Amino acid sequence: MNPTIKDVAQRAGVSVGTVSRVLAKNKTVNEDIRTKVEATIEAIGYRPNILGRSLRLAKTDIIGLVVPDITNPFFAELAKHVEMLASAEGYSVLLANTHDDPEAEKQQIETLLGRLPAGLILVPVSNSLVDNLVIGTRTVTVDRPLSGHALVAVDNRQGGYLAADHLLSLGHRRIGYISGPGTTEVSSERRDGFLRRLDAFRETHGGEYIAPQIVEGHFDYRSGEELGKQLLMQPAATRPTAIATSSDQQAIGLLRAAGDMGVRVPNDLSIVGFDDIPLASLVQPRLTTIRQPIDEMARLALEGVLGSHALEEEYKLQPVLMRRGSCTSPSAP
Amino acid sequence: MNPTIKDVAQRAGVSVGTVSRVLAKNKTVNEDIRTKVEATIEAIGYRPNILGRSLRLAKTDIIGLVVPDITNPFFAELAKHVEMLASAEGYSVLLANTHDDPEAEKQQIETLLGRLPAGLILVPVSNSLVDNLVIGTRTVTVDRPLSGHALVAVDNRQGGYLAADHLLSLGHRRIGYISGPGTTEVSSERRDGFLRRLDAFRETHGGEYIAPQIVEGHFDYRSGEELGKQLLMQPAATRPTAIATSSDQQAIGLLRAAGDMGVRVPNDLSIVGFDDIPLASLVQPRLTTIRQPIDEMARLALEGVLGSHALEEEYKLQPVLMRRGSCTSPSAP
DNA sequence: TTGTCAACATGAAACGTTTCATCGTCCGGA
DNA sequence: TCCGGACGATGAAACGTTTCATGTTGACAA
Repeated sequence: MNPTIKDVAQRAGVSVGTVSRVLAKNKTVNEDIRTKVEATIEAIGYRPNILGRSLRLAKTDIIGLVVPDITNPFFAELAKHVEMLASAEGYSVLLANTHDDPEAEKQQIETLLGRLPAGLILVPVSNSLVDNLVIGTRTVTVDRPLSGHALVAVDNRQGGYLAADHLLSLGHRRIGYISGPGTTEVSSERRDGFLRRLDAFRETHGGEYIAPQIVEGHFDYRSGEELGKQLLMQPAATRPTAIATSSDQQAIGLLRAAGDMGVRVPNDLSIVGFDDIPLASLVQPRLTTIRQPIDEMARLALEGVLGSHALEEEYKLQPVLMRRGSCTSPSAP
Repeated sequence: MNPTIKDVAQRAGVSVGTVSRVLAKNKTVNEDIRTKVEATIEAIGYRPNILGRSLRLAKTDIIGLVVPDITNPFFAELAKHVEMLASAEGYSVLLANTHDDPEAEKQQIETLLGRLPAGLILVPVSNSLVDNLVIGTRTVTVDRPLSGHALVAVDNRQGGYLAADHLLSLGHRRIGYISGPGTTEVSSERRDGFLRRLDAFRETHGGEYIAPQIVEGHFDYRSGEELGKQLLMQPAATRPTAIATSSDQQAIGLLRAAGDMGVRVPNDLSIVGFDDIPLASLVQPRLTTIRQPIDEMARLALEGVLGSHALEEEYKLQPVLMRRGSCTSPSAP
């Protein structure tokens, strides 16, 4: 087996406690002894056993990351940033998928907590069963709130607001909105922000106002495609000239539906997405979308989990509108 | 702190060894005692401490998963399947990204091994510095080979072959190929298979044969877009009527380049991808591609890592051609 | 009654750390 | 010369398991 701290102590002619203090680096230890110990460590290639240390300290240097589905580009991006930052600090990331199933989430989190992680970064499912895990483990939720826990998220209302504002300012009046699942706070916030801007418009331009057409589904490609078809299969006179979505995946699905139905983007239809996943700037046309600063979110979440200061209630970040090719002014009727 | 096995023992009036045997489930232990112990476990809500157990057994129930970039849909898909299967067996997955940097890979794997994982699933980088880790940890590589380790991968040659065969049978003669980085075995195998089919065609139809135009770059979207532009900015007379790529990401980048340049797919240009990532069937038009059975690959890799039988040298899986909308016969000149 | 054996529980050691109370040594001051 | 302290090393305990050699019990045969 690998050499242990005992071997080092014996070989260097000191006690294990001393070796441990050398490793801890910061304490009072005689210079001669320190160098001798360091030399023997080098000589026999000693590597501390993390398990022993973790047992003693009753905590590990592992961070749990729980997401609905790592296949979702948004969460993949989050995972990448979390992992990069964590490994730079000497932490490792334990990954778990919940598939948006509260039961699975509970299960996953329970086994995760059994491993005594240094902290937990969690994207909770819609109606999570998990609310009592504050105790003992520093936890930060990302993107979606969970009562009693710190939340790192973009200001979704503001995001929806920006989308509506952009479409209105381009001159669109017949507007559609593809919402996420009504049960999630994220969805309703985005939609609320969107509608708030529209309401404000009605106040000032009552005459021109046309109530938006709203449909609702999941955040994924498929849902965007189906709901898109639903919105687009109207006669051109009533069909929206612009549709905003609550995720880029929906927007890309919508793009595909439009393509299938011969509706040209952006000439016949403007589209605004949400998230700014990498793919958004690669589809054809490039997607105008509301960007979430994921790198920043990952940084804040990790800082919250590892930092020593008390956790804030909420870290709200500002979304920003990315103008690309999928929006233009509506063509004259 | 949480109750320990000692608390259980004390409360149930037995020794810790007995409790341990009850937990191990399989051994000889008196029925009355077993039920009493189980009752007290239930009563005080005892959960075994994984750290203690791991230290004693000198191994954990963690599986290391090392990929170049979790943001790549192919690896995300792999991670999802690995994680699902692993957690069903009671294992957890530790995620690490290498960003295709040999140094980072070495670093990541070293810290991972320090955690004494039950096994390691590795997608090695191009010229990996890691070749001595067979010792001690069961390791399976996926997608790309690493000398001395078991490999789970699709038959890349066959994949390239299928792509070429499909394009030829549609009637294409002026064919382009976007290869992955020449340094990777995966790339060269796919290209070899592709060219082998073309050579076979030359044998039989010498007169019609036109040498393929081959360009080479990374596997990502951006590369596909750039190389695509390069191939397409020729006069229509010499420009390929069909292009095969070595990844779906390249193909999607190519799709975008074609769109930008007014080249219609599939009318003016047929495209074949490789991998069949979820997105492939959502772009416009849907991508004809060579499918890798990722779920199967994840299953085999995990089985190899956790199974007790000796590891095979190689597990080769068969790719399959997915016919979708991005290919058709070339239009008359 | 005694001896043997099976069945099963027990206690202690071991895994590799960290930490804390203790102890030795050395130096300066009285 | 002796004492008090400072400095720093030591040894042992503790973290929560598993396992193994040992011990205890009871039943049954002789």
